[in-house]
Amino acid sequence: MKKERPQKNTIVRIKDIALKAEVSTGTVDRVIHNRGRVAEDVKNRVLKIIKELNYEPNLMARMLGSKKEYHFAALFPDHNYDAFWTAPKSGIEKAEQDFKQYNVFVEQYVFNPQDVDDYVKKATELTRRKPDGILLSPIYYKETLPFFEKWKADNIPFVLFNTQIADFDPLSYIGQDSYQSGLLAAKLAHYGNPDACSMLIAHIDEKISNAQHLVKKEQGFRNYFAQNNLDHKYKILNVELTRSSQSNFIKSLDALIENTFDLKLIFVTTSQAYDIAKYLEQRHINHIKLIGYDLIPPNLHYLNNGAISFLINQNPKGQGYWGIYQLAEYLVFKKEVPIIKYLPLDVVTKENLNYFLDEKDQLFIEI
Amino acid sequence: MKKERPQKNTIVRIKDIALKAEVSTGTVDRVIHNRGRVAEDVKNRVLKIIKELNYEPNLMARMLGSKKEYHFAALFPDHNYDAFWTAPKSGIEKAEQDFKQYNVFVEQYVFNPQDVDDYVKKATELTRRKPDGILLSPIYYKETLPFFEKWKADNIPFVLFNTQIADFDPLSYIGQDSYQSGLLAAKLAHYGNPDACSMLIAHIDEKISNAQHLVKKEQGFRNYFAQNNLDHKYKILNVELTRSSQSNFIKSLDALIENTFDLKLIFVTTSQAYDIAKYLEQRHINHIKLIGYDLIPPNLHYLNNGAISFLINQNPKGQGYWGIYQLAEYLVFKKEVPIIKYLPLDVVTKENLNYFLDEKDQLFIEI
DNA sequence: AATTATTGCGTGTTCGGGCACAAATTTAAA
DNA sequence: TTTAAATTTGTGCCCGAACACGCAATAATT
Repeated sequence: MKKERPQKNTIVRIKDIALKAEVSTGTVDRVIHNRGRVAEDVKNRVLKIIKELNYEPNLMARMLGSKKEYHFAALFPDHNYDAFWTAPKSGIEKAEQDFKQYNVFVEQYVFNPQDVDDYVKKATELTRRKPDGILLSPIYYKETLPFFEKWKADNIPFVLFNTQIADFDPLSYIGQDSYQSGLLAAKLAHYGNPDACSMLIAHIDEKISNAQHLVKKEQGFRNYFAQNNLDHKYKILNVELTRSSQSNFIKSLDALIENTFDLKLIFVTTSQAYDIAKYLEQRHINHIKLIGYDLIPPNLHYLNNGAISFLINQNPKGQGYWGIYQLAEYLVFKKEVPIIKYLPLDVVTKENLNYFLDEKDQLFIEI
Repeated sequence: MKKERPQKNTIVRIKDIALKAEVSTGTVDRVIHNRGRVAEDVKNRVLKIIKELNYEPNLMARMLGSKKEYHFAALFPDHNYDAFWTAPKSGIEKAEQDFKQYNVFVEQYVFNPQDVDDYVKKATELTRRKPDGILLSPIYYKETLPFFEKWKADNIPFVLFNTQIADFDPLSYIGQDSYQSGLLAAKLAHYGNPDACSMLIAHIDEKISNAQHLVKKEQGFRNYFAQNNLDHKYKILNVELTRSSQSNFIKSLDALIENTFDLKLIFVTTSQAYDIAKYLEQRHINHIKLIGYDLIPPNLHYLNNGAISFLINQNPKGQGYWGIYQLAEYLVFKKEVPIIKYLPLDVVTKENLNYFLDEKDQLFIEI
């Protein structure tokens, strides 16, 4: 003989709903999951009571019995081509680890970032596997659109990170706020150079078509000076450099430095600040300060020896982690997730670098 | 008739262990929880197999049946006396929210930070309630020691945050790295003042005996210049100010500025940078830069109008969150937790401030 | 030798929800 | 009507671990 306490304190169970609605738990279950057929009036009655009692399913119990698996796909550049991607990759893996207990699996699709075809190939492959959710860094605009369409049609949610593509509303965008980071860089540049001088914005091409990023960074940088009525005091130049030919790279820099009066600072909008640092070192120039992006090993070297003053970092590991996190929140826990999520802009110097490195498993998550 | 698949894929259950060890699940359970009586040899056999099979308990299942509740106590200053504590408080509450599903409850004990007796009173009260774990910011050294002893005797783990007290090994320390933050401040100070000048380290007393903090910050600041062979170039002064008397405060500053040649920067080691900012504003002085701590509203005001150049921030919300997190990891999930956990030192300017504010529920957690 | 402890170990129930299947009821067709 | 089919609803087991209970075997006590 079983005795049913009708309301075990404050926690509402399916059984409580069933009791109150005078149906069986099976029926309540069917209502909750929209499965099976339930008479319209019964359905409404149950629905009403669920709302009344403020029922919240017990996740432990739910996960326990059910052997449902969630398969996510992550599409991003191979870190062997660009060390930056080591961090997102490890964030993704950390998230997979954290959600393993909820039967979440993440399949990684990495591509050569310099090869559009490879990108498309990997995206196609991924799509064929019909994952439950997708996290991607869509560095190719045009090529990505058809996939967005397909995924939307298949009702597969996707989260973008690092690179934003408007339209085709993704579940969420995790990312860089490039404009703001330009502003920040300018603030640092200005702070370190109280007196009038010239500054150079250097875009060092990696052949990746993420031009939007770079443009935004430049705008931010320039607008800082404009907004603070400093544009007559500082002369801001910009240049696009390519490293395809070493000698050209050096020659361009030689010319720039030769022809620019009182150049005091170079702001590198890509993660190649180390290239400039190396050049300055070779030329024994030490009166030009450097601000760059991303905590990749060659940059760290020059940050530590003082050639680079600051690196701006937007928690790349966190971006990977968060992407998976958002998918899990949405699909596993049926929660709403923010459409856009900017991670904090970190100012990294030699003095606080330690805290941002991936020693063991440092990671910032925003909740 | 039940059929037991001996190894359901990769997941190891108690049943699998029992099967392999040729005992019942009850015995395995007893071994795992050190409860009840198990023959020595059987125990070893089971233990060995547990290790071999790399058994990890299923948390869902564990939590489901068990109605065990975890009661944590959090002891920290009342945010009405010092706005700084708003952030840790909200981090603690966020963590409570996150762990609610695991039956974790957090009781807050807040005290007047200027009143030792209140501190002791709240600590006593807390102790009487025999919580399962304690998170505290032990701002009074001497008065805390007896409690440590008591808690150790009662086998109640405690986590320190924001203020460190060595000895009596706590479960974990979450914190500020004061020395390092001094170094960082110096780097910023130096970067913004390439030319020789004087700098002032100001300790503004809040009557709280966290002198250790301040000393470490000062050491960090001074050592930066020493390590970089700059101590002949920059003159570093220090002063202890008290705001108890408004007129004295102003007079002291007047005198300092009068008597210090070429003072270009003030580093405020407490969260009262706004006091200096206000003073400088009143005196119409704008050639002295300010670096301070903590994102409290009055500081933010002066950060935004440019009077304060940088605020250093060590994720106070994250500290609260992490404290509870660590207790939960240790007590609920039986994991090992790092003895010491420094949160990243953030350099906050007007330009990246947004990301560090608590809009809705921004929070960084390290995992 | 009979009784009681003590120790060692297995069984069975519980937690809340998912889900397969069975039962009951209604509707449609013959 | 009778019977079959379709729809609606109920029952019971499962998930994995915790834990109470109880049985058996051995040891200790009278």
